[in-house]
Amino acid sequence: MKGISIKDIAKQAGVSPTTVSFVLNGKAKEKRISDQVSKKIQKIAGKLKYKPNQLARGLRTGKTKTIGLIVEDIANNFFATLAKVVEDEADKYGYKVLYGSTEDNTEKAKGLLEVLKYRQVDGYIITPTKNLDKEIEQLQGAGKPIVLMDRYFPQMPSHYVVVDNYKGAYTATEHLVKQGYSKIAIVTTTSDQVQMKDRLQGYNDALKAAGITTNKALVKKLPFDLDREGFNNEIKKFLTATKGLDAVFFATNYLGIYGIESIRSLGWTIGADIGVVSFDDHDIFRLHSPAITCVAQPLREIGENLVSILMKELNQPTTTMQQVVLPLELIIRPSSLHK
Amino acid sequence: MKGISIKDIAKQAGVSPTTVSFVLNGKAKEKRISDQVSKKIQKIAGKLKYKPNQLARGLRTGKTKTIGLIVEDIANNFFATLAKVVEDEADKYGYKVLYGSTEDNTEKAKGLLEVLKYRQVDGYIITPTKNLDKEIEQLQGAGKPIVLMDRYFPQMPSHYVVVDNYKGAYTATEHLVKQGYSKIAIVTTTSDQVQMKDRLQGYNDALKAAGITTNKALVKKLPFDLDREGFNNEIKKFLTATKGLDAVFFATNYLGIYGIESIRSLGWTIGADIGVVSFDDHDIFRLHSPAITCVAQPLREIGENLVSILMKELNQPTTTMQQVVLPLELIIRPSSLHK
DNA sequence: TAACCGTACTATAACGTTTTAGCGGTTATA
DNA sequence: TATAACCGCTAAAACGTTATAGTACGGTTA
Repeated sequence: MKGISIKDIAKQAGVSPTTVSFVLNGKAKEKRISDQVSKKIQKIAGKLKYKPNQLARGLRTGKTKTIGLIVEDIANNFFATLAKVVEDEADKYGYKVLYGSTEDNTEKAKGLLEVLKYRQVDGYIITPTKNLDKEIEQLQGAGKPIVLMDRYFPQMPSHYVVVDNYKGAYTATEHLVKQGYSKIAIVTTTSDQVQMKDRLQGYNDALKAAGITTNKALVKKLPFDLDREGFNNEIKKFLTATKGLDAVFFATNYLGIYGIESIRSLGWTIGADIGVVSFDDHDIFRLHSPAITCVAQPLREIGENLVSILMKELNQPTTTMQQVVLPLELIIRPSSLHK
Repeated sequence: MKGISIKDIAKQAGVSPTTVSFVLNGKAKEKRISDQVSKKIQKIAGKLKYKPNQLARGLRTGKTKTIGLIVEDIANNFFATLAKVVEDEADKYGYKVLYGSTEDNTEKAKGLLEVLKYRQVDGYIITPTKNLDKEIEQLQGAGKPIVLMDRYFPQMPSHYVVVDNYKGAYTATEHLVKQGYSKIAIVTTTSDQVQMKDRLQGYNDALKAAGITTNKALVKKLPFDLDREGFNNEIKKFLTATKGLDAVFFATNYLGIYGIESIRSLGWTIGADIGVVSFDDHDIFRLHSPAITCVAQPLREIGENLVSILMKELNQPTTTMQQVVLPLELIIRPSSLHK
């Protein structure tokens, strides 16, 4: 049940394995293999449906044509869609993807890096967790191309593709203000990672620019590791505890989803009783009644950038870090229009 | 920048690579390596953080500790969630996952099988496309364990994990009947794969059992490759063309999602004007107002079964095919209650 | 005619591991 | 006293590639 190897072809063609390797790697000209022999080898390889054993090739060349994709949660719509784009794009270059979810847990992330490392992946696309900078730096030091996504470490040089979180949050908040909402809360995560900081900053600055004084009581930070019940309870508690609240900005898509659920179970009317905007788009937001206003990430563009940067680095490593910040799109829907 | 190899350890310990290999593979006793040497090797390996090169190991043993996961669309909630479960479960056995999406396109699926094959994955979890049986049989013949999911080929023996589509559809339809709906349509796919046939059969049989005559005009089959516009247009056309329609059963989650969108754009009230049940659960169904009744698949259970069957076959191949049919759960929500 | 050159290949080593066969020495068995 | 068995370990081959160095041979140059 073994596959066809280069030796089988060599035997049938009456040449050495070396010659076969040269021909099949397109080095026939360079290595002065005659057209005759070259053609013959091609033909036999075709007939036998020869496919090089990637393990052997990887062992010899050190290149596995595999990239490691580390996301927060592959079951999450945002990351799943991204995984699809990455799969598609990588395929164009002949690369395959090994994936893993961190659950935003640094230990899990370290474990994933470790596994991918000794599986010799050529490069990484990583949604980093909190304290992963040391490990990432080490990997970079070892010459492995890494492109970060969704977030990055401001103090550490790296390639990354992110969105303009600050501007997105600013635009979303500004939109609420323009619609006449004035006591606007934000529900975000306890994470102190850059993308969440930027979103909070955008929210704050938009309020200030509108002459609205910011208020710590309107900022709710929730930990990552609650279950559905936990999120709903916390959000309900927060929303009801805050007098005069008339709008809320959810800083991630899952918070938005829990938020909607919470608001509805309170019996409030989205739009009229409380304006709602969420970060990230989602089928749910589009189909909900009323549909939910959001700042959407350009998923395909993110994926394309990630892979293209990685491929560039794989082929000719540079010293300059490629850092892409993509714009977000405010998609206005009824959830923020009925003040 | 090379990693630590068995040779490095051997050198430091003053023994041969063979001895190191024996010790590190837990064969110290069996190969009569002294405790002294054994301990020393362990210690050095630990200190150097030795991790075996999986490529080399794979080349030698023929086992890559990698499984190939072929789904219809990794961006789809159902498959993404499943991918997560598979990742989790496989990890417990030390396996990693290479994934790929077929888009339900047989040619893409064949390509994926090909790639995974020459990447020497040890086993496969596959959501098969229409004419993939030949390729799958061939792979089985080559001794590669394969577990099918979501659907299977009735005429071809194989391991599989599916849900009881017939009963699920039957229960859903029966539920609508009991709620007083009587002119019940089904929107399904043109696919003639077994899972869709079973669902249609369940729908038909439930109607017959209730003494309702079935009617071809109430069955709408849509192709897979429409875009969002296309689905919405087709569904709207169908729903409006059918006089007296009072309920509809959507046979997949994406059809359910498009269905909701279509019904709403027609201005109809879900529940009162038209009862709705969908196959598969989804956050959208839970959060929609009114929330949508559905038959939910036990995702974790499916994933666990898939991986555990695969692992069993990987360790000791049997000749008996393991075929698991899991029950579906009817989750009753307001969309089917207001006749 | 010896030195050199170009052509068309090939032998060999190496990547890091696992596995098989075996080695030199001591001890037990017939 | 010959030999079989055991002990603790190692040499070498193999997995399928690719890269380096080299070879044999005919032709050209000086």
